[in-house]
Order: sequence, then structure tokens, then C-alpha cells
Amino acid sequence: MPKFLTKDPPPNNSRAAANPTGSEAIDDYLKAIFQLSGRAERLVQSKEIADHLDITSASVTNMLQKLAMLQPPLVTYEKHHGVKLSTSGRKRALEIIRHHRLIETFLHQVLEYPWDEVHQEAERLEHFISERFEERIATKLGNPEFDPHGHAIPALDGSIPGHDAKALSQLAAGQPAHVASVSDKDPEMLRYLAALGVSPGVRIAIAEQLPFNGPYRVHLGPSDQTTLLSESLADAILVFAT
Amino acid sequence: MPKFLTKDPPPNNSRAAANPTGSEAIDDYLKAIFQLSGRAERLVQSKEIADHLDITSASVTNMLQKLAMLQPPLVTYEKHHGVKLSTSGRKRALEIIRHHRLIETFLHQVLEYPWDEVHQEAERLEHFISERFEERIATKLGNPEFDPHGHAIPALDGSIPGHDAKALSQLAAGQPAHVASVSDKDPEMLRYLAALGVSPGVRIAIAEQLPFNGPYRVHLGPSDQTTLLSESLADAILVFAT
DNA sequence: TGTTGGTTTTATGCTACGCTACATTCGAGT
DNA sequence: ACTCGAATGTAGCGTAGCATAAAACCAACA
Repeated sequence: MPKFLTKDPPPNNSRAAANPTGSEAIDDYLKAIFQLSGRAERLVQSKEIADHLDITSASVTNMLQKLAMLQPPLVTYEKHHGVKLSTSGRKRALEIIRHHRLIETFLHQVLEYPWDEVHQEAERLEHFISERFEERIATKLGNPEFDPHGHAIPALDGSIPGHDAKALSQLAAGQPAHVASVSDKDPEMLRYLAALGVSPGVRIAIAEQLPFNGPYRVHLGPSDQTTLLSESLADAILVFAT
Repeated sequence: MPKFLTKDPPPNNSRAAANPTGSEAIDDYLKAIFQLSGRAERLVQSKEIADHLDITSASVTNMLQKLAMLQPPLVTYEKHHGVKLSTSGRKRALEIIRHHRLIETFLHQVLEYPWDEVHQEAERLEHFISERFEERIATKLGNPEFDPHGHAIPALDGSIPGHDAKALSQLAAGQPAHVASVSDKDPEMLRYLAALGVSPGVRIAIAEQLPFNGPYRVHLGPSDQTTLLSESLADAILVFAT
């Protein structure tokens, strides 16, 4: 018998109010699985999670077993084949992501945070806000569908405003498009993009990619200004064709 | 040698961003010591802390030793005589209390929480918000001096807007006064007080206390309406004479 | 069928509290 | 001063929660 089942659990930390059976670690696993499994909800391998969270595979196996035998289980786990989220697990994952993106939007719009600082704060607070807090800021913001980086905010019922976006690097040259979203992970990159004028909704089109996987030359914004974007920037920007 | 000194500490939880050497437990000890020691900053006994936090004295001794030998120390600890906060400890305690009261005010004014619900949420969030968050909500609120219950919000420099308030039960009969603050611990009580029209700033005076430690008959508000208040309510309401 | 990654098991470590049981000290009252 | 009970301190231990390294173990593919 696994050692974590020695006794029944009497949890008592302050985050319990927001999430009865949970912890920051668990939240992070659920988010990771959700993001890695993608729309198709494919099985996710331990190694992927381990890499994503920067821990060892052994730790992941441990936690997955734990998550699978919680009541209710948060994942369905097939030995040697991977995991996917259970209904409860997906619910919690979506809740956390909703929290995160609502908080980001709130920090940006109400507290006037610069957009490169919202992620870090949201990453911390997403675990601790109550249902009530979530509901209040959503109302205050008019139930927004997208966060400041253009990422869709899951609705209360778990539905996600669709977007058929693809990486700018996948866009055909000459195809006019609009910026859907930008990665929020790297503040430095966000500041740079802001300086360039790249943000959700802005018009963008690729003029050409320079030879040997070189930078992209793009036309940007209403004035069709020409700008150079590195490969990694072109991967971090999602667009939808128009 | 105490066992908690086995190795130097590499803490890594998400709250670290808000408070490098800290934990919710530590915050709670510091708050307790601050509140118990009062204005005079007298030495606080372990037992008082133990009772306040509802844990055993032994646990308190343990923690106090730990707090005393942190770098920098958060308390000065004299064996068998009690503790008081060090400069760093007082700084942190005031920071937490400032967080708590700013958050309460913010929830009430910006997110329109009813005043009996703000305490619980603030109690959780006070540990996790960043300096930046604190600064932004303070600015948004116009650097308020009092929270919705009338409690003074410590300023950034640690100063606290003075108030020479005393319990309503200590007020002389006939002496006109204003409500300074009400205890925020019990939501039920807050709802009742709200229904009566008792809130900070309201005019109040004792008509009489009924015999044998009976309830207080008070005149309340601009219309001098007469109301009965139990002993414990009269203890929970602070007033300043006018 | 053998190699080889990814996976699982096992045994452990570590932090951060909390507790019990027992030893000690303080200090108030005689 | 002395005594005795309350308050403290010490030692040892328990638990929750993660994480790890090393070794055993699939399972898929060439």
C-alpha cells in the first residue's frame, strides 16, 4: 500500500477555504496536465509533466497515483501509458486558469498593473481566492472573455471562448491576420512586444522570412510599419487569419 | 542544538515572493504577539500566545526560539520571561495588519463585499499579496486610514493613526460619544450591528445600564433612537467621547 | 529478441509545524 | 527563606507534503 494512505486526511491550511482537497502543488499538476493534453485531451506522459514542472519523473508518478485515488479522483491514470484529467480534475484546472486570467485582467484594468507584471502576481493568487472573490471581479470587469495577453478566460460552466489561432510562424507570407495572443511567461519579452506595438487585436502580416530560418519581416498595425521578429518571438505570438 | 538548525533554509513556496523568510504560521505568531503586547509593547507570555492561537505552550516555545534565531531575528526572546517583537518582527507584523485592513477596505469599497465577509477573505489573502499589490490598492483607495470596521490601517512607515478609543462598556452614562470601531471577528455580530445602525462614526450615548450587569440602553444615531445592547456587544464596540 | 527510453518502486530526505511527557524555573505567598 | 503550583523549557516523536536517487521494470520498435 502506498505510504500516503496511512491515514485519512484532515487538511487545515488557509487555502482550504478556496479548494477543499487541494494544494498549490496539486493545482500546478492539474494545470500542467490540462495544458499539455491540449484540445484533444490526449494522454499525457509523466516525462512531459516532469519536464514542464522541472521535477523528476519519479515525483510525478507519485503525485499522479495520489491524484488518481483521491475521492473524487482528479485524474484517470493508466500505468505506463499516461494520465488525463477526470471530470473533477478538469473542473479544478479550468477554475484555476479562470482565476489566473481573471486576476491578470483585474490587475491590469482595475489596478493598472503593467501587462508584464500581471502573470507573476496571478500565479500566486490564483490558488487562494474564494469563489466570491472570483465572482466579484468577474462582475466588476463585465465578465471578460480574454485576459490582457489575449488568452481566453474559461467561463463558469467550463466553456472556453473558441479561438482558432496559430503561431505567427505558421502563418503564410502575405496572409493578413490579427494578433490573437502573446505568451505571458516572459516579462522581458512582453515589454519588448509592447514597445514594438504588438498586442492582441493588432493587424499583422508576414512580408517574408529571411533565409536559413532567419527573422521574420512583418507589417504591423494600422500603418503597416515593417518590423523584424526573431523565430522565438514568431512562435510566442498567436494570430488568426482575416 | 535545536533540530531546526540542521541545515540552512532554502524555502521555495509561492508565498516567498511576498515575504522571503516567512510562513502563514510565522505571520500568525507575529500578529498575535503584536496584538497581545499592546501599545506599551510589554513582554508577552508563551501561554497567552498559546491560548490566543489555540495550540500548546510547548509549540509556542519552539516557534519563539526559531523566530529569535532567524537572521534577522523577528523577536527578542528572554527565557522564562516572554517575548517581544524585534524591529524586523514589528515591521512584518505591521505589514500583515496593513495588508489585512487594506484588503478589507478594498473588498468593501471596490468589490462591494458586505462588511461581515471581508475579514475571512482578508485573513487568507494578507499573507500572499506583494508589495506592489499593497501599494496599488492603497493608491486606488486614496491611502485610507481606517478599514470598514473602523480599525486603523498602519502606514507604510509603521505609524498608526492614533485613536484614544475605549469600549462602550467603559463609557460613562450620559457621556456623548461616537463609534470608533467594532470587532470584525464575528460575521453574525456584524450583521446584527449593521441592522441596528451601529457603524464607525455613528453618534452613541449610554442612557443607563440595567441592574445586575444587564444590557445597556443607548441612544443611537442622529435621531437618538433608543436601543438595547448586550454586555458582549458593549465590549465589542469601541467609542471615543466627544 | 534485444535495446532503450520512459516508468515505477523503494527507500529516504527534508521542511515545517504540531504534540506528549517529563524536567526545570519562576515567583508569590507564607 | 522556602515551598509549591503555574508557566516554561527540553527531548523525542508524529504527520503532511513534496521531492529525490537508484534500481527494477515495461513496452515498443527495429
